Amino acid sequence: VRNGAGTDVSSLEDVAALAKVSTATVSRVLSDSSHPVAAGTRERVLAAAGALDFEPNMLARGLARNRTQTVAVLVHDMMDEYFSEIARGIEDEAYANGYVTLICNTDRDPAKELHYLRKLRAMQVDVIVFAAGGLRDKQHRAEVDRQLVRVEATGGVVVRLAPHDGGLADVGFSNTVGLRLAVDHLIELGHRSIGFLAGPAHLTTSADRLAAMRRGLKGHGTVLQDAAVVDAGFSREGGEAAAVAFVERGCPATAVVGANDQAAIGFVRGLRALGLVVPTDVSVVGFDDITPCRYVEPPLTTVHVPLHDLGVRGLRVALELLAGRPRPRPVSLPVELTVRASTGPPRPGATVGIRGAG
Amino acid sequence: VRNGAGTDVSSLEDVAALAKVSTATVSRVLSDSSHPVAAGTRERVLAAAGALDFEPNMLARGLARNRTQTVAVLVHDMMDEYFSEIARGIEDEAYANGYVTLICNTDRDPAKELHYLRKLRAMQVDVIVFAAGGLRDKQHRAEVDRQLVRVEATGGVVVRLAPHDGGLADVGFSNTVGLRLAVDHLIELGHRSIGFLAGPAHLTTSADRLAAMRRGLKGHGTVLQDAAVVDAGFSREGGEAAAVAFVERGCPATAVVGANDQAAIGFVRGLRALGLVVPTDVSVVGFDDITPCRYVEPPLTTVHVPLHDLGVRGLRVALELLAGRPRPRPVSLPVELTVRASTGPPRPGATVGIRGAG
DNA sequence: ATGAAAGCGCTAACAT
DNA sequence: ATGTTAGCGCTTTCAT
Repeated sequence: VRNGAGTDVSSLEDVAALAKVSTATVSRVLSDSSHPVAAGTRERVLAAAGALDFEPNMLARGLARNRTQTVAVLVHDMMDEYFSEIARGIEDEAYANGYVTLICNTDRDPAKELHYLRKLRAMQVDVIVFAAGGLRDKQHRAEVDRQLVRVEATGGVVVRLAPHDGGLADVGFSNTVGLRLAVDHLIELGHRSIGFLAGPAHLTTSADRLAAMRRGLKGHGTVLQDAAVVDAGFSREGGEAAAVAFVERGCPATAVVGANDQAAIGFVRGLRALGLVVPTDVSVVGFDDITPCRYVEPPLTTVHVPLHDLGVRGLRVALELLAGRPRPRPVSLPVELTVRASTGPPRPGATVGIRGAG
Repeated sequence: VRNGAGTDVSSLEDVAALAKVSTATVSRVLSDSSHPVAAGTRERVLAAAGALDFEPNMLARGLARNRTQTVAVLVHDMMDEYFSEIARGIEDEAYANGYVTLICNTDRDPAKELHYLRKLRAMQVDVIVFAAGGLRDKQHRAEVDRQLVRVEATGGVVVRLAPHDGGLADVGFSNTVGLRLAVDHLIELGHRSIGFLAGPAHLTTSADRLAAMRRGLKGHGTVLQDAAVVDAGFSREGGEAAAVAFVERGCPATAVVGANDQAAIGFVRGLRALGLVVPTDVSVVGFDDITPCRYVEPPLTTVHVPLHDLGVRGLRVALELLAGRPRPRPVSLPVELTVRASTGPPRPGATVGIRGAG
């Protein structure tokens, strides 16, 4: 094939001509089909392909085979370390299997998510993995499902790394045990009033973790005080704002657990900016154990989640499904508490409860 | 088209049948070609497409049009905040233009880079953007070029966001002015012995920044002492190790500039672990201004590089090239010094120079 | 073991 | 303004 640039780009046909065989034969050796090919012929084909630096056109192959060797990851934001680590895990496993990885940032925007879902369907991607839990909007979910049905109808496969309305993650972890670990740790340190940094209301993960937090507290005969839960939106900025709110409310707890690390990190930062010291004045524990936890000051005590592994395992089940095996039952990867320096015993004689706002 | 799952997935032909027009007409309205179509016909086609929730098969379209609406980003590691921010910029602009983004982690491994280049060629991606500078291995570069020639021969476009052997970045920034800014700042604070945390030897960026550092110092009539440059490998771990080496050498400088932020952040952490205080004992400045700089302790003084914008602008030139316009001349985005808390005047009477190893 | 040829779903001449 | 049809490059029956 000669093209505009004046450079030759070879096709199956060129290889066939050079090797003096049919395109069928070339296809058979180059796509390692099970069809028999004489050793000598195979040699010649390989040699010809090598000589031409032939690379099969995946569009053509995809069209013919209905498979594209492509996986897509949907994340809220790839700059969030939670997602970049998961995505990296997926990419590692994809690479190991000859797949290529698409990354789609949805910014939790329903329209953006839908846009990508249509696009991915159009591209015939083999697998779509949802790194995050879903949005809680009922109608949106229905539309998402409609797209997914069509993706699966064309042989695509979808895998989830977080629970979605009712459905479990294919590969996930337990928010319940994670938050129980966090609460246990704080109780053991002597804390009796524990607050929570809530995530964005429209995410299933937020609801999930809030409920898990309540259960964790209930396990110790305590309940989560409304005044002690402050919105932090899963972000650093949200966490910082939460610190202000927390102090304005008179520090209604001696310890606080964040619905995720970003919120916790921002919260610690906000607290310090306000002159409080962590953990002396208030202990803080995060959730997820994203990389920055080790580098902030003080290093954050948090619930460790095997994020990279989540991605690897997630893609692995996708590949199983593509191979035609039945969907394995959901697995839950172990989480554990990583104690660092943001938690400690409450200050002796610390005033507990609301001391009045302002 | 009826398939295994028993679900209908519609094709152009189905839409044509439903709208009672030819596939050509459907194609014309759905791919907004310039070819005229009567308003009424267009309506019917649109209605039919809508009714079937039709989404064109991009493989088929790509095969026919020789364009895939796909861009690929090559990064060393998407978990490195430097790359995730650039990649996010690219994805934003790609999304805005209806393109989809592939992410390829090379881990600076020549084999991996080549693997992806072949794969991307096979997939007929429209654009390949190199987020990082190249590897310095001559033979590897030759092979890379061979692949790129073929990519371009098929209408693909390649854009670089960092200089490569001899070639300028299409969209880049000046390491020279960045490092001059860093040095000027330290000199102004009173430092006279300034060290450097060098990047991995096999990267062009490392050599580039080291040379820029030398120029910066020379501008003040100083030279970079060999004993004051320590390898930090562009990573946090490397930076931490560098701190140990630095102290073992007797702290041969009162201030150190990192070839990148990761190294600088690790270095600060290492110093602190060794009981030194930053900036009192030694000032540290980074390069790039990745997000974590704001969150470490002390917040890092660094050379700000508009990373997200680099990605956006980079993709923009790629799109121009795809549109057939000539390659614009290289642009250099402005960098500036962001002073935070990791730099200060040298301790009065600080011993300057090598005090003996160990 | 090898080859011929009919698609895969779309686009773009080339008619009409 | 609309339709016919020949590809795009590969895979895969079906022959031989």
